[in-house]
Amino acid sequence: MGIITIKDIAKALNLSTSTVSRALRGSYEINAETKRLVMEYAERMNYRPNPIALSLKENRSRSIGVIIPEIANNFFSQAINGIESIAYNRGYHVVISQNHESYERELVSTQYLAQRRVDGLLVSLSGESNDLEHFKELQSKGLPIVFFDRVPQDYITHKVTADNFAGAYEGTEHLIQQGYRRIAHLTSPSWLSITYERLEGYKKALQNHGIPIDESYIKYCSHGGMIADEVENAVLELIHHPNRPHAIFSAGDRLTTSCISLIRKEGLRIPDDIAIVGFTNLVSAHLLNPALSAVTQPAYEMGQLATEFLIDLIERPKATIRFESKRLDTRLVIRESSLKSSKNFN
Amino acid sequence: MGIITIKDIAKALNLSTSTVSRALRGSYEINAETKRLVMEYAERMNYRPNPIALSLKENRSRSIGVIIPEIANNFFSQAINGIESIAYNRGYHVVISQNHESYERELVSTQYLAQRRVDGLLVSLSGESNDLEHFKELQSKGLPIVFFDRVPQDYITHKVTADNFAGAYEGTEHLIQQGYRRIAHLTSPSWLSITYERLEGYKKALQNHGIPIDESYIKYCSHGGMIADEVENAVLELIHHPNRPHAIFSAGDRLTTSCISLIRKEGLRIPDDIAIVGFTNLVSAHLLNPALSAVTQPAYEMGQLATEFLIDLIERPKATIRFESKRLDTRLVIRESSLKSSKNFN
DNA sequence: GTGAAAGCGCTAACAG
DNA sequence: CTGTTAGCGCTTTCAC
Repeated sequence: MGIITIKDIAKALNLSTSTVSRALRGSYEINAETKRLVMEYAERMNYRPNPIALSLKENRSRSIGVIIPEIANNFFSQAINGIESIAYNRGYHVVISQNHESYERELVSTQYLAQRRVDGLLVSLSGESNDLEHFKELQSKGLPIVFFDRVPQDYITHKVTADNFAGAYEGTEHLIQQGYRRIAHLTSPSWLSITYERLEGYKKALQNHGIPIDESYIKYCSHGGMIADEVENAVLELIHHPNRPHAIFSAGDRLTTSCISLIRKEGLRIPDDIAIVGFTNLVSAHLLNPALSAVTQPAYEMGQLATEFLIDLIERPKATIRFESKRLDTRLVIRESSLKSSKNFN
Repeated sequence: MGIITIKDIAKALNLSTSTVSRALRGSYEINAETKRLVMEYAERMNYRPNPIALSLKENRSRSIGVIIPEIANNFFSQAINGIESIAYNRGYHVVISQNHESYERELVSTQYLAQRRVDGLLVSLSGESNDLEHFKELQSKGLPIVFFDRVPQDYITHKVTADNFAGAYEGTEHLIQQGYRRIAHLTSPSWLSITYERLEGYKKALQNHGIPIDESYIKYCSHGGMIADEVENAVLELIHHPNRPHAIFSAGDRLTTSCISLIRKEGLRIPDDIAIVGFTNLVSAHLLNPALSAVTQPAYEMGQLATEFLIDLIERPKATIRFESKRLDTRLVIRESSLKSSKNFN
């Protein structure tokens, strides 16, 4: 016996499909005995409602779509676990889609999920996304969207981010306090929110400590580290800078690992020649050589919060909502890669 | 104007839905002019067929389900990219589900995906799965399933794995050639295929080099590293073993990182006190302290191959198939963590 | 060459 | 309390 439907139950019990349907959902208007009969039979035959039929009928799917740049990134995989923890508790399934930092793929994923009638979207923008029309249009048609991590500037909805400014400030200030003054910043595409906020934190820390800002110390990687050459060029430019920086504050898992890798390939030592603090959630940070100082984001909690926002939006669509932009605190973990070296270079 | 349906097109063009349907799929029996009209209008209105309606009608979804232990694992995230690369090219979407090494969650995910009418399943077993009835039942109902990485023993279908035996043999032999003789093995739950195959490779290498096998050097972590205590106990038992091993051959990303972490916490040096080779795809292996020697699997290719098998199964279901078990070669990358130390301990 | 009708599995408005 | 009917979007006989 294959997959069983309401019809099969109805036939077997000599009832109409509607009676069975009502019985299964425990409708008050069904005779207790009939109910029992239906329930028992359904149980015995291991009946499961067809979610596709339900989706078609109700125009929703009890699932939420997640569109992120890359799964193979500690921040995002942690965030996904946070997302799932809330979603499953509240009866939603999670469908994950990667954009691989491409606008095109973000667009395709978005359309696909929308057609699949996900009840809401959780988005962290690709490195290429400046046009947000596809999201705006869906939202205007009633699809709730919550952004997290990489959020758009002028877009009215809930947003969940880490406190990128404060995190970058703290990371940079730590380097300053260690005695470094020539501090570079290796970062993601300039138009991303995380880039801007971290940059501001970095600049502010320098300013507050009377260190002039040198634009040639700031390197953007417009593909967020997806293209090896790009990072390589950026890092090499820093290394061969006439006034080589003594420390680099780098953003993102991939940027940070590539950066470390290149510095070592060039035969320089960390932190003696160049110190590093990464804005990253790398799980293996403490195992790196040297152990990596890192500003980490509460990825799991960010995923959870974003999901709570989203499901609230889904479940009370009519409520007058005051959209929120939540910032969660980052945490600076100091390890060897940023400790003051004995060398005196200032 | 919201989401547009065939009905809307029919109304606008004064045609019947069936004509529109046929026109859209280019049926030969439709007047060229009508076709053009329909196509143009559909294009202009940005019509997209409702995949849910199609799924209901055709009892399939043009998507494949992937059930893996953990996304936050370099091997699996690389495999997913391989899977997606093939799937998208052949017109399938990919739905990812994690089992978090739990049989229960594997079961739930499987049911869910089956109900969602995925056209096939790509599975790497959870660390708890010894009962495979849920897969067998679905397969007997016609749902193609392909296993990869962690595959069941006696189960007739395509399977894709790395050559775990050869990889483990090579890794262990490398340690032996470096002069290590007391070599321990830290591994996953004993009933998993990967565990067995790697264990055999490890043993065979020892045997071939005349080293007796000491069962107390073999530690299974039945939760595959998901439970910190378990790994900790295993590693501590090795470290405090009356004849402390001089090298550990460890399996899996998480096991390996935990192992390194604990050895260092105990104040031992790698490789001087204990050398390490990991059977792992850790992307940051070369950045660890010390750089980690690793047996790596061709994760991307494994994902691709498994997907090709699966889609072939989906698309020619009637064909008499000779099920294959493909083994792909691993690669040993030697780095500092396994280099012969100057100390002489044998 | 085109339309009417049925059906995929389910729910709900409407009748009894 | 239960059955009939219609409809979600689409494809596909079966008629004309």
